[in-house]
Amino acid sequence: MPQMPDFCLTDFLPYLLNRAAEESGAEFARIYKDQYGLLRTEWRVLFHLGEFGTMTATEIGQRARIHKTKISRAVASLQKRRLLMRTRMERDRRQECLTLTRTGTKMFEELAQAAQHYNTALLADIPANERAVLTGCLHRLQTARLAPK
Amino acid sequence: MPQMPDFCLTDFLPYLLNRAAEESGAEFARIYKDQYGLLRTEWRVLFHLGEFGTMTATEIGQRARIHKTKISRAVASLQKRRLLMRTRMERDRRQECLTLTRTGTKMFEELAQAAQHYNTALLADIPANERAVLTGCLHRLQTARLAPK
DNA sequence: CCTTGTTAGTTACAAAAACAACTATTAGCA
DNA sequence: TGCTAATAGTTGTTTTTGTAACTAACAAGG
Repeated sequence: MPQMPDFCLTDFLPYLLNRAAEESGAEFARIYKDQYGLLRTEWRVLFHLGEFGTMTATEIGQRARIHKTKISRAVASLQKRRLLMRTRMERDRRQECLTLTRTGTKMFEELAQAAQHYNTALLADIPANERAVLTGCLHRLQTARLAPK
Repeated sequence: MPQMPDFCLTDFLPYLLNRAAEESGAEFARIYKDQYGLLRTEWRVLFHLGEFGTMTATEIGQRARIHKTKISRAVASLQKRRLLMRTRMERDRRQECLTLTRTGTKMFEELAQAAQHYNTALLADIPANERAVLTGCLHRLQTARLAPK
Protein backbone atom coordinates (compact mmCIF):
# COMPACT_ATOMS: atom_id res chain seq x y z
CA MET A 1 0.00 0.00 0.00
CA PRO A 2 1.69 3.18 -1.18
CA GLN A 3 0.54 5.32 1.68
CA MET A 4 2.83 7.77 3.32
CA PRO A 5 3.52 6.44 6.77
CA ASP A 6 2.21 7.88 10.00
CA PHE A 7 0.61 11.11 8.97
CA CYS A 8 -1.07 12.28 12.11
CA LEU A 9 -4.09 14.52 11.79
CA THR A 10 -2.99 16.60 14.70
CA ASP A 11 -0.27 17.80 12.37
CA PHE A 12 -2.77 18.68 9.68
CA LEU A 13 -1.82 22.21 8.88
CA PRO A 14 -5.22 23.91 8.88
CA TYR A 15 -6.00 22.26 12.20
CA LEU A 16 -2.65 23.17 13.66
CA LEU A 17 -3.04 26.73 12.50
CA ASN A 18 -6.50 26.99 13.95
CA ARG A 19 -5.40 25.66 17.27
CA ALA A 20 -2.40 27.95 17.39
CA ALA A 21 -4.54 30.92 16.40
CA GLU A 22 -7.18 30.30 19.03
CA GLU A 23 -4.84 29.50 21.84
CA SER A 24 -2.39 32.25 21.16
CA GLY A 25 -5.08 34.85 20.65
CA ALA A 26 -7.41 34.03 23.52
CA GLU A 27 -5.65 36.17 26.05
CA PHE A 28 -5.51 39.18 23.78
CA ALA A 29 -9.17 38.78 22.86
CA ARG A 30 -10.03 39.38 26.47
CA ILE A 31 -8.33 42.74 26.26
CA TYR A 32 -10.36 44.12 23.39
CA LYS A 33 -13.51 42.40 24.55
CA ASP A 34 -13.54 42.91 28.28
CA GLN A 35 -11.54 46.11 28.52
CA TYR A 36 -12.70 47.86 25.37
CA GLY A 37 -16.03 46.18 24.68
CA LEU A 38 -15.14 45.36 21.10
CA LEU A 39 -16.19 42.39 19.04
CA ARG A 40 -13.52 40.67 17.03
CA THR A 41 -14.66 42.11 13.72
CA GLU A 42 -14.87 45.54 15.31
CA TRP A 43 -11.32 45.28 16.53
CA ARG A 44 -10.21 44.27 13.07
CA VAL A 45 -11.99 47.14 11.39
CA LEU A 46 -10.56 49.51 13.96
CA PHE A 47 -7.04 48.32 13.45
CA HIS A 48 -7.24 48.43 9.67
CA LEU A 49 -8.44 52.01 9.76
CA GLY A 50 -5.85 52.89 12.35
CA GLU A 51 -3.05 51.21 10.52
CA PHE A 52 -3.84 52.25 6.96
CA GLY A 53 -5.99 55.33 7.39
CA THR A 54 -9.27 56.32 5.84
CA MET A 55 -10.77 53.81 3.50
CA THR A 56 -14.05 52.38 2.34
CA ALA A 57 -15.90 49.41 3.79
CA THR A 58 -15.30 47.25 0.76
CA GLU A 59 -11.62 48.01 0.91
CA ILE A 60 -11.41 46.82 4.50
CA GLY A 61 -13.25 43.69 3.51
CA GLN A 62 -10.76 42.96 0.78
CA ARG A 63 -7.70 43.60 2.88
CA ALA A 64 -8.92 41.72 5.91
CA ARG A 65 -10.99 39.14 4.06
CA ILE A 66 -14.13 39.88 6.01
CA HIS A 67 -17.59 39.57 4.51
CA LYS A 68 -19.36 42.82 3.82
CA THR A 69 -22.27 42.13 6.14
CA LYS A 70 -19.91 41.69 9.04
CA ILE A 71 -18.14 44.90 8.11
CA SER A 72 -21.43 46.72 7.80
CA ARG A 73 -22.52 45.79 11.29
CA ALA A 74 -19.13 46.41 12.82
CA VAL A 75 -18.99 49.86 11.22
CA ALA A 76 -22.49 50.68 12.44
CA SER A 77 -21.52 49.73 15.95
CA LEU A 78 -18.25 51.65 15.88
CA GLN A 79 -20.05 54.69 14.58
CA LYS A 80 -22.68 54.52 17.29
CA ARG A 81 -19.87 54.57 19.82
CA ARG A 82 -18.35 57.58 18.06
CA LEU A 83 -15.18 55.71 17.23
CA LEU A 84 -15.41 56.40 13.52
CA MET A 85 -17.08 58.77 11.09
CA ARG A 86 -18.55 57.97 7.71
CA THR A 87 -18.72 60.42 4.87
CA ARG A 88 -20.35 59.74 1.53
CA MET A 89 -18.06 59.98 -1.43
CA GLU A 90 -19.07 62.61 -3.97
CA ARG A 91 -17.81 60.94 -7.09
CA ASP A 92 -19.69 57.76 -6.20
CA ARG A 93 -22.43 58.21 -3.69
CA ARG A 94 -22.79 54.50 -3.02
CA GLN A 95 -19.59 54.29 -1.11
CA GLU A 96 -18.46 56.12 1.98
CA CYS A 97 -15.14 56.88 3.56
CA LEU A 98 -14.53 55.58 7.02
CA THR A 99 -12.28 57.55 9.33
CA LEU A 100 -11.45 57.08 12.96
CA THR A 101 -12.46 59.87 15.29
CA ARG A 102 -10.04 61.19 17.85
CA THR A 103 -11.48 58.75 20.37
CA GLY A 104 -11.22 55.92 17.88
CA THR A 105 -7.63 56.77 17.13
CA LYS A 106 -6.82 56.83 20.81
CA MET A 107 -8.36 53.42 21.32
CA PHE A 108 -6.52 52.10 18.31
CA GLU A 109 -3.21 53.36 19.60
CA GLU A 110 -3.69 51.81 22.97
CA LEU A 111 -4.70 48.49 21.49
CA ALA A 112 -1.90 48.57 18.95
CA GLN A 113 0.57 49.10 21.74
CA ALA A 114 -0.95 46.25 23.73
CA ALA A 115 -0.85 44.06 20.65
CA GLN A 116 2.78 44.81 20.12
CA HIS A 117 3.69 43.86 23.65
CA TYR A 118 1.56 40.79 23.41
CA ASN A 119 3.23 39.81 20.19
CA THR A 120 6.65 40.24 21.69
CA ALA A 121 5.68 38.01 24.58
CA LEU A 122 4.37 35.37 22.21
CA LEU A 123 7.58 35.35 20.24
CA ALA A 124 9.74 35.44 23.33
CA ASP A 125 10.60 31.79 23.44
CA ILE A 126 11.00 31.36 19.72
CA PRO A 127 14.54 31.81 18.43
CA ALA A 128 14.99 34.87 16.29
CA ASN A 129 15.93 32.97 13.17
CA GLU A 130 12.80 30.85 13.43
CA ARG A 131 10.56 33.87 13.74
CA ALA A 132 11.33 35.01 10.24
CA VAL A 133 10.60 31.55 8.89
CA LEU A 134 7.35 31.39 10.80
CA THR A 135 5.95 34.70 9.64
CA GLY A 136 7.19 34.03 6.14
CA CYS A 137 5.35 30.73 6.00
CA LEU A 138 2.23 32.27 7.45
CA HIS A 139 2.20 34.97 4.85
CA ARG A 140 2.46 32.38 2.14
CA LEU A 141 -0.25 30.23 3.64
CA GLN A 142 -2.47 33.27 3.85
CA THR A 143 -2.61 33.41 0.12
CA ALA A 144 -2.54 29.67 -0.47
CA ARG A 145 -4.87 28.76 -3.28
CA LEU A 146 -4.90 25.14 -4.20
CA ALA A 147 -7.04 23.38 -6.76
CA PRO A 148 -9.16 26.25 -8.08
CA LYS A 149 -11.89 23.71 -8.60
CA MET B 1 9.39 58.05 22.14
CA PRO B 2 10.59 54.62 23.05
CA GLN B 3 8.32 52.74 20.74
CA MET B 4 9.61 49.84 18.74
CA PRO B 5 9.60 51.00 15.14
CA ASP B 6 7.20 49.87 12.45
CA PHE B 7 5.30 47.07 14.08
CA CYS B 8 2.58 46.37 11.59
CA LEU B 9 -0.62 44.84 12.88
CA THR B 10 -0.90 42.65 9.83
CA ASP B 11 2.07 40.84 11.32
CA PHE B 12 0.33 40.45 14.65
CA LEU B 13 0.69 36.75 15.26
CA PRO B 14 -2.85 35.84 16.31
CA TYR B 15 -4.18 37.70 13.29
CA LEU B 16 -1.66 36.17 10.96
CA LEU B 17 -2.44 32.72 12.29
CA ASN B 18 -6.14 33.25 11.90
CA ARG B 19 -5.78 34.42 8.36
CA ALA B 20 -3.49 31.56 7.46
CA ALA B 21 -5.81 29.07 9.11
CA GLU B 22 -8.89 30.30 7.34
CA GLU B 23 -7.35 30.71 3.95
CA SER B 24 -5.42 27.49 3.97
CA GLY B 25 -8.33 25.49 5.32
CA ALA B 26 -11.17 26.89 3.23
CA GLU B 27 -10.72 24.51 0.36
CA PHE B 28 -10.59 21.48 2.59
CA ALA B 29 -13.63 22.63 4.52
CA ARG B 30 -15.62 22.36 1.33
CA ILE B 31 -14.72 18.71 1.15
CA TYR B 32 -16.06 17.71 4.52
CA LYS B 33 -18.94 20.12 4.29
CA ASP B 34 -20.18 19.76 0.75
CA GLN B 35 -19.09 16.22 0.04
CA TYR B 36 -19.63 14.65 3.45
CA GLY B 37 -22.15 16.99 5.01
CA LEU B 38 -20.11 17.47 8.16
CA LEU B 39 -19.81 20.54 10.34
CA ARG B 40 -16.36 21.55 11.44
CA THR B 41 -16.76 20.25 14.98
CA GLU B 42 -18.20 17.02 13.61
CA TRP B 43 -15.20 16.53 11.40
CA ARG B 44 -12.93 17.13 14.37
CA VAL B 45 -14.73 14.66 16.58
CA LEU B 46 -14.67 12.13 13.77
CA PHE B 47 -10.99 12.50 13.20
CA HIS B 48 -10.10 12.30 16.86
CA LEU B 49 -12.04 9.09 17.24
CA GLY B 50 -10.59 7.74 14.03
CA GLU B 51 -7.06 8.71 14.90
CA PHE B 52 -7.00 7.75 18.57
CA GLY B 53 -9.81 5.22 18.87
CA THR B 54 -12.64 4.91 21.34
CA MET B 55 -12.78 7.60 23.96
CA THR B 56 -15.19 9.67 25.97
CA ALA B 57 -16.66 13.04 25.04
CA THR B 58 -14.74 14.89 27.69
CA GLU B 59 -11.53 13.35 26.52
CA ILE B 60 -12.12 14.59 22.99
CA GLY B 61 -12.85 17.99 24.39
CA GLN B 62 -9.58 18.07 26.25
CA ARG B 63 -7.49 16.86 23.37
CA ALA B 64 -9.09 19.06 20.77
CA ARG B 65 -9.89 21.97 23.06
CA ILE B 66 -13.54 22.01 22.14
CA HIS B 67 -16.23 23.01 24.58
CA LYS B 68 -18.41 20.20 25.84
CA THR B 69 -21.63 21.63 24.46
CA LYS B 70 -20.16 21.64 20.98
CA ILE B 71 -18.97 18.08 21.44
CA SER B 72 -22.37 17.07 22.72
CA ARG B 73 -24.17 18.37 19.68
CA ALA B 74 -21.59 17.00 17.26
CA VAL B 75 -21.80 13.56 18.85
CA ALA B 76 -25.59 13.60 18.73
CA SER B 77 -25.49 14.46 15.06
CA LEU B 78 -22.86 11.85 14.23
CA GLN B 79 -24.85 9.23 16.09
CA LYS B 80 -28.04 10.10 14.27
CA ARG B 81 -26.19 9.51 11.04
CA ARG B 82 -24.92 6.18 12.37
CA LEU B 83 -21.31 7.25 12.17
CA LEU B 84 -20.60 6.48 15.81
CA MET B 85 -21.99 4.47 18.69
CA ARG B 86 -22.19 5.44 22.32
CA THR B 87 -22.06 2.96 25.15
CA ARG B 88 -22.43 3.85 28.80
CA MET B 89 -19.48 2.98 30.97
CA GLU B 90 -20.29 0.53 33.74
CA ARG B 91 -17.86 1.72 36.33
CA ASP B 92 -19.13 5.28 35.95
CA ARG B 93 -22.50 5.53 34.36
CA ARG B 94 -22.22 9.24 33.76
CA GLN B 95 -19.75 8.87 30.96
CA GLU B 96 -20.01 6.99 27.72
CA CYS B 97 -17.54 5.57 25.25
CA LEU B 98 -17.69 6.85 21.72
CA THR B 99 -16.70 4.52 18.93
CA LEU B 100 -16.89 4.94 15.20
CA THR B 101 -19.12 2.53 13.35
CA ARG B 102 -17.92 0.81 10.23
CA THR B 103 -19.44 3.60 8.18
CA GLY B 104 -17.86 6.20 10.39
CA THR B 105 -14.48 4.55 10.09
CA LYS B 106 -14.81 4.45 6.35
CA MET B 107 -15.63 8.12 6.20
CA PHE B 108 -12.76 8.90 8.51
CA GLU B 109 -10.33 7.00 6.35
CA GLU B 110 -11.43 8.74 3.21
CA LEU B 111 -11.19 12.13 4.82
CA ALA B 112 -7.87 11.37 6.45
CA GLN B 113 -6.50 10.41 3.06
CA ALA B 114 -7.87 13.59 1.54
CA ALA B 115 -6.39 15.59 4.39
CA GLN B 116 -3.02 14.07 3.87
CA HIS B 117 -2.99 14.93 0.20
CA TYR B 118 -4.23 18.37 0.96
CA ASN B 119 -1.53 18.85 3.53
CA THR B 120 1.14 17.75 1.11
CA ALA B 121 -0.14 20.23 -1.44
CA LEU B 122 -0.12 23.01 1.14
CA LEU B 123 3.46 22.29 2.07
CA ALA B 124 4.56 21.84 -1.49
CA ASP B 125 6.10 25.24 -1.97
CA ILE B 126 7.63 25.46 1.46
CA PRO B 127 11.23 24.27 1.67
CA ALA B 128 11.64 21.11 3.72
CA ASN B 129 13.80 22.69 6.37
CA GLU B 130 11.24 25.43 6.95
CA ARG B 131 8.43 22.94 7.40
CA ALA B 132 9.94 21.57 10.57
CA VAL B 133 10.35 25.05 11.96
CA LEU B 134 6.80 25.94 11.05
CA THR B 135 5.15 22.96 12.68
CA GLY B 136 7.44 23.25 15.66
CA CYS B 137 6.47 26.85 16.22
CA LEU B 138 2.81 26.05 15.77
CA HIS B 139 2.96 23.32 18.36
CA ARG B 140 4.53 25.72 20.80
CA LEU B 141 2.01 28.43 20.07
CA GLN B 142 -0.76 25.96 20.60
CA THR B 143 0.16 25.75 24.23
CA ALA B 144 1.16 29.36 24.65
CA ARG B 145 -0.05 30.65 27.98
CA LEU B 146 0.92 34.17 28.77
CA ALA B 147 -0.08 36.18 31.81
CA PRO B 148 -2.00 33.52 33.74
CA LYS B 149 -3.94 36.27 35.47
C1' DC C 1 -27.51 6.95 55.09
C1' DC C 2 -27.37 11.89 54.13
C1' DT C 3 -25.44 16.14 53.18
C1' DT C 4 -22.22 18.71 50.29
C1' DG C 5 -19.48 19.03 46.45
C1' DT C 6 -17.82 17.49 41.95
C1' DT C 7 -18.10 15.62 37.30
C1' DA C 8 -20.30 13.92 32.54
C1' DG C 9 -23.26 15.26 29.58
C1' DT C 10 -27.59 17.79 27.96
C1' DT C 11 -30.71 21.51 27.19
C1' DA C 12 -32.40 26.36 26.90
C1' DC C 13 -31.70 30.86 25.76
C1' DA C 14 -28.94 34.75 24.03
C1' DA C 15 -25.22 36.33 20.92
C1' DA C 16 -22.92 36.09 16.69
C1' DA C 17 -22.22 34.32 12.19
C1' DA C 18 -23.66 32.72 7.39
C1' DC C 19 -26.59 33.33 3.65
C1' DA C 20 -29.84 35.44 0.75
C1' DA C 21 -32.57 39.15 -0.65
C1' DC C 22 -32.94 43.95 -0.79
C1' DT C 23 -32.15 49.44 -1.92
C1' DA C 24 -29.64 52.85 -4.00
C1' DT C 25 -26.33 54.27 -7.20
C1' DT C 26 -23.40 53.91 -11.13
C1' DA C 27 -21.70 52.10 -15.69
C1' DG C 28 -22.13 50.37 -20.37
C1' DC C 29 -24.25 50.51 -24.40
C1' DA C 30 -27.86 50.12 -27.90
C1' DT D 1 -32.53 58.42 -23.24
C1' DG D 2 -33.61 53.97 -21.50
C1' DC D 3 -32.47 49.30 -20.75
C1' DT D 4 -29.54 45.90 -18.47
C1' DA D 5 -25.95 44.70 -15.52
C1' DA D 6 -22.87 45.58 -11.84
C1' DT D 7 -21.44 47.50 -7.33
C1' DA D 8 -21.71 49.55 -2.25
C1' DG D 9 -23.84 48.82 1.45
C1' DT D 10 -27.93 47.30 4.37
C1' DT D 11 -31.49 44.37 6.28
C1' DG D 12 -33.89 40.06 7.35
C1' DT D 13 -33.81 35.12 8.18
C1' DT D 14 -31.71 30.96 9.27
C1' DT D 15 -27.60 28.36 11.41
C1' DT D 16 -24.19 27.99 14.53
C1' DT D 17 -21.96 29.34 18.61
C1' DG D 18 -21.46 30.86 23.51
C1' DT D 19 -23.17 31.03 28.20
C1' DA D 20 -25.50 29.44 31.84
C1' DA D 21 -28.47 26.51 34.02
C1' DC D 22 -29.85 21.93 34.37
C1' DT D 23 -30.09 16.42 35.27
C1' DA D 24 -27.94 12.39 36.57
C1' DA D 25 -24.32 9.97 38.65
C1' DC D 26 -20.59 9.63 41.77
C1' DA D 27 -17.44 10.68 45.95
C1' DA D 28 -16.17 11.87 50.55
C1' DG D 29 -17.06 12.96 55.28
C1' DG D 30 -20.00 13.28 59.01
